[in-house]
Amino acid sequence: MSKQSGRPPTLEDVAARAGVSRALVSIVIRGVPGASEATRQRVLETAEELGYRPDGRARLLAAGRSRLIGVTLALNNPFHSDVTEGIYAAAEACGYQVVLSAVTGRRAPERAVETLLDYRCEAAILLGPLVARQALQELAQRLPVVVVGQPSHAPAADVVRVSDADGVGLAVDHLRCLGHRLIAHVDGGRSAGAAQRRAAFRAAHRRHGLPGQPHVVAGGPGEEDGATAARRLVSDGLPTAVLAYNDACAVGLLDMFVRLGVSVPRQVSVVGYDDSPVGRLSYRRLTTVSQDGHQLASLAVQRLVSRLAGSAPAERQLLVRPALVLRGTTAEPAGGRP
Amino acid sequence: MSKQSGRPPTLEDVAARAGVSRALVSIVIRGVPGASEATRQRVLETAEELGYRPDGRARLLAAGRSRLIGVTLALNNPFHSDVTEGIYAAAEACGYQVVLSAVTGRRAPERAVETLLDYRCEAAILLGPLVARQALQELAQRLPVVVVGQPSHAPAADVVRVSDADGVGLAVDHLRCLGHRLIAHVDGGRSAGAAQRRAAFRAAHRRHGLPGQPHVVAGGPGEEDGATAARRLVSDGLPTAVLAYNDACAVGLLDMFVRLGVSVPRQVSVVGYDDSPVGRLSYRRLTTVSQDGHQLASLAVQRLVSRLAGSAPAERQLLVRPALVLRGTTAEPAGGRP
DNA sequence: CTCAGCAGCTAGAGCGCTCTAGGCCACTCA
DNA sequence: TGAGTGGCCTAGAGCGCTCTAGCTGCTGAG
Repeated sequence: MSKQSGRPPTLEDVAARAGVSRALVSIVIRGVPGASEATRQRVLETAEELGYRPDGRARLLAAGRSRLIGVTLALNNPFHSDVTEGIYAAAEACGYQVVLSAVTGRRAPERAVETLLDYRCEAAILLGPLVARQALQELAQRLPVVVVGQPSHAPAADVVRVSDADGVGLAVDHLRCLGHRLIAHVDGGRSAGAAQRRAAFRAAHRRHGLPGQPHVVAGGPGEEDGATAARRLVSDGLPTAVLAYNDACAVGLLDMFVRLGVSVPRQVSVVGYDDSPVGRLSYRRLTTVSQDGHQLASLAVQRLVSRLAGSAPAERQLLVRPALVLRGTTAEPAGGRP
Repeated sequence: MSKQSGRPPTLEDVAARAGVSRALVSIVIRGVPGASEATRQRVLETAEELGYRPDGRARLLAAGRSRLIGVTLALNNPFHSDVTEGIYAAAEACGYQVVLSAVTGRRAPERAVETLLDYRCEAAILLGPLVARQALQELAQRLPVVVVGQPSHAPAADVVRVSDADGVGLAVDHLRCLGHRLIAHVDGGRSAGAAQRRAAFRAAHRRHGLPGQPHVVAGGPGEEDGATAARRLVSDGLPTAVLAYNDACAVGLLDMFVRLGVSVPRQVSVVGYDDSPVGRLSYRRLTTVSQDGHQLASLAVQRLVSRLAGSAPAERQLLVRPALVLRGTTAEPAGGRP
């Protein structure tokens, strides 16, 4: 790759130097049939020599399609990172490029989506906080949209997510198996999927015929929320097990329990949700429900690609079965199995 | 914004409907002078009516420049998230767009940089793990590059970062003021900037005339590394204060100390570096050295813009003074001030 | 010998924009 | 009266690609 003095080399430059037409270079670069092996070699060598890289913009513009999949995500969210990594891999395997658009405190989801539209993405995957129902529906009517990891409120959008009923069910079954009967749920408040998990918890509670009303404690999506819930649980009387909305929340619970002198899992078992890195640390070893981000990503991309090809199923929702990852924060309740 | 049946509307469509030329619509949309107020209004209304959005790609292609700033970053890194948020704001204020390219376990920095090149970014900000020295130098010769938050090994690249000497100095001064004399540093191993902070710690140790050799413990950039170091410190004998490589590492120390029954700050004071959200949690209240991500971002963007304008200073390194954020993990040593 | 068939190549028309050069029409001023 | 001025607008040539249509020259069948 030799350094160019001026602007980057174009197809034209390569064509001139190799003594062929622009079109032929294009054919070679794209790797489509229509050139002899000899010419192909020669063109490729010339391109290499000039340090040629196709101009994405021009390419997309000319091709009339962008082969671009847009992704909105919250930075600094382990689950999103995981899914995004999977999207990169899956998209590239299908010949698509990925363009990221971050949602932050100062950058609303609407703004993030607009950026994707400006790039003329052919399809979008939404991970982060969602735009309003109406806007989402409009977006989904323009291009194929998959919402990952949370239910969507727009009928035109696809959804790929882990079944909360299954995930929560798995966790509660596990705790019941160990002998727990006093199980509390620290919920996610108004976070994505929190309502579903809450409902799933109530259903599991009923299904197992546990005593009393399902014990749902106000929580939230962050460590702080978990910590607050832990304080409340300790002062109001501990259950024997707690199922948290997500891993961050569970970690907050865990860390606060430690500080309050509550022993996990001896006095109380804790189960998280997400299988994120913070829970995997050696000194936490959080038992958790795993959502396979790579699998979700790959399914989302597949779904988009088939929508673009017009061959997608009518069913919009794709539910994936989660797995329970058993680690060190669950055990039989203190008094042994009743 | 009315829904289009087919492809998105173009300048041409707006022009036809408004009864003016394409060029004039372009003028209005770009907001440059050259149209009467009346026409401007009419065109704007028509554009709105059709739901017109300029095609970024075509725009950039035609303009001959992209007004694009590329950013490579590690997802799920609080410092990077913070800086990225700042970059969005600063870039948009200067009329630049931002394109993100993630570096992940499966996506090497080289790949991330290539993507930026394909987008024909005019300049790049590198946050994540860096490409090799040679590649970085080549990149920086092609376009203005700013490395944020860590020293770069390529003479052609700009660097914007917090002065490690100042940051570490601030932390050690604070501990000395409280009366600490046995201060250890849990380092970052081979992480970005770790060597600088290590050296700064040794220098501060010398400057304060502290007894013995500077006590540097092998650490790393994550919680796990901090936790491991904590175990070692406890078994080898505690200092009265520890300065960690970064907040994640400090949090690992903190959480392991709690689990080992070591009281912070009563038995040992802990200082972090980065001021990331995990340290701000109410039950940790980590004293830390703050790198103002937004400020770094804004300086980086400014530097790029002036490089592009050909008016940048010859000095490539821009050192920012950090601040010490006093919270709850530092106090006088157990025996009081000696 | 003719002619279809085909591999290998090229010309040229876009894709949706920007931007330069220039046209047209008051209006002003010598 | 006519040249000059300035505001508003348009034509048209790209930007770097892709892609269709068509043009070669070489086979091999009829």
